[in-house]
Amino acid sequence: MDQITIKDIARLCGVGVSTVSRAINNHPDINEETKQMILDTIRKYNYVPNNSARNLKRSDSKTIAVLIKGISNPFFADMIQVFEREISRKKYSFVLQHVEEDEDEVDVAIQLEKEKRLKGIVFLGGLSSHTDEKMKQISVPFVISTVDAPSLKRKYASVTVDDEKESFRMTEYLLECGHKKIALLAAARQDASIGLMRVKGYKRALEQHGIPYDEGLVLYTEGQPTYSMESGYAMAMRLLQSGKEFTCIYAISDSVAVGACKALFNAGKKIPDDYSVASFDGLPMTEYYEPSITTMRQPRKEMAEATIKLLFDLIRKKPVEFRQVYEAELVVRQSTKRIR
Amino acid sequence: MDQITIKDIARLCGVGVSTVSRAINNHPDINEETKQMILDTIRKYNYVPNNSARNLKRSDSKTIAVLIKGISNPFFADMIQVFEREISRKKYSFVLQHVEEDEDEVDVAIQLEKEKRLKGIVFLGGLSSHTDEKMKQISVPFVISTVDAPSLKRKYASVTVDDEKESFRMTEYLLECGHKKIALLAAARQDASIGLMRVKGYKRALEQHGIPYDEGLVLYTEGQPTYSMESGYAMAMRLLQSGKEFTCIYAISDSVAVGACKALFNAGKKIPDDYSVASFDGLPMTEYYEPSITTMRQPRKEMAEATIKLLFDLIRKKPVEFRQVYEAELVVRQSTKRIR
DNA sequence: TTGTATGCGTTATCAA
DNA sequence: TTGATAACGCATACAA
Repeated sequence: MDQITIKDIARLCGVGVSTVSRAINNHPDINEETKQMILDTIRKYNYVPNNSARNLKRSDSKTIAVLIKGISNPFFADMIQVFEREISRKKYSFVLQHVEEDEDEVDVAIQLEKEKRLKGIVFLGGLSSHTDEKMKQISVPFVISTVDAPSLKRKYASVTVDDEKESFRMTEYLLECGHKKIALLAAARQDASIGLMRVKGYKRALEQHGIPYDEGLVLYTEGQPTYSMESGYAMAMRLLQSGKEFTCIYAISDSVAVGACKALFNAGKKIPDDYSVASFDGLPMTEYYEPSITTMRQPRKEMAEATIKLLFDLIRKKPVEFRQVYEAELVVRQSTKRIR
Repeated sequence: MDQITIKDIARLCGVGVSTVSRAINNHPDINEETKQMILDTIRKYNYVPNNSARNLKRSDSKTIAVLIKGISNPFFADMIQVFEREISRKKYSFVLQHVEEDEDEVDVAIQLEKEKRLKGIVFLGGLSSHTDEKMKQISVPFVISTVDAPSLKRKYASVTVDDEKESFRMTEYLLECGHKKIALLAAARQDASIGLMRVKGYKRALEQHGIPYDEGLVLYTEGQPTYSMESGYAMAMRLLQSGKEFTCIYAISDSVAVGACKALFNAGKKIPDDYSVASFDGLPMTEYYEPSITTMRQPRKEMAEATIKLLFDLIRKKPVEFRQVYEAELVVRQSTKRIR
């Protein structure tokens, strides 16, 4: 007998399947003794209920799915823990669903919603392009966390920082330090999501401070994965080799900054004496790097908590602030200094 | 109509459900025209088959699950990609299942196996304690990847490095550099898995080189998460404050080393001039840190490939080498130097 | 408090 | 090439 089912247990216990079901699901209307007896034989025979059958039968389920594109992105690391904690605190179960690079997260959401009878969905990462028509097929509440794509603006519930504004602030800080030639190490050229927003903030700050925008100082990822140390290293190398003058590097993300720092070091440069370096996101590694890196810290844990709170408010049909924008924190550290 | 089912599609098309099923599943015995017609209405009505029902009905399924404990561990980042690629290359589908910290991965495996009719399982991380009896309940082939717990030895299919041996090699290298007082920043004191193995290798190397083992030079994580930068920082601080003499720090993992480096820097020390620092695993960050960190690189991608190959050989009942041990590579970088 | 019977949405068998 | 129909394993309404 390969698969042991609820029927087998019922037979072994000499009871009906519904009684076994009651024992499994902690129903109140069951005799305590028979319940124990059933639970014992279940343990004895290592019976494990088939989840597909349960999901199929059940109409509700109290489970929340978190869909992540780029699951090994360190940015998500501590957020996942918060999701896990907050969701189980609400007595819901938590499904972490990895979305492959070439997969459409909305398709995954639609499928998973039916399969697991989800009560709510969190989207983390990805989701830069999508059609409204598809989004409409998701029939449970969902929250977009941490992704600030302009196309999503004001349409769906979300918890983000204002990437454009915070990037503006960072650039402004660097300008106030006296830097006039700030190289920007960006994401891919065709990026339409946070990568683009951060570039925009950079440009606007330059403009507002009367610094002409110099295309030669803006580098885009070519070949390497975006937001990687590898890519930061390569871009900084290209920058150095271009002969372009600059006094500061502003990297679009922390990993990129780390890669860029290493390129500078390998070229015999000092940070911040020869060049200042700043970045965006505020991952732990920026604190432990030497020199520690000035960065724009996103309040990841608070945002994760707010995401879950927003999602549950949506589920419970409470009035909500649909689009929540958090402030990032400019963390000034050793990698930047005033010049002139 | 909330949930649209295969019956609805059948009715809409004026055909039987089995014909719709045939269209969905690319069965050969169906008229091409009716198939197209069905597919069109499916698209039109955004019908998505319910996976729970499919899983319930199907007996086979060609899917492999990878169970990960500690999904945001950077060690797994590129391995996940390899799993994804290799599994889909074999025309199997890939399920990445996150296992929560306090969850038993074997329980998860047993459940998932039934739910999704798995063909095979990969265990990544965790799995340090378990009972044979439970493992026996897993009735499909599985491979333990990257975890080298002594209790698992020679029992189950696995792909690992020999943590004890490689830790021995690293320690021996440091000894050959002239270091006699090598501080070890370890995992938790009660660790019985790779943490313990690496400590053992360290001890054996000392012994073999006639260096007395000094308990005061071995620090264990207290409070912080193991294998974290935070923990490395705290341990190095404790070490410095203890007043113990040492010339070298050997950290049990790369993150710990990074944390330790920062503690040294904050104390005004130079690396490697004042202290050498070495670590284990060979993550990308060791290459980008300044100074770059000497480490014992595990061939993660090769191991991930080997894991999948082994799993499929098991599935296809080919003769296999049950326990595959890979060599780590000593990568000497800037953080260590010869002394005396 | 318990058991029987029905159906959840599919796939697969079989007969047409 | 098609369509009824019987499972898949479980939860639950209802009867007992």
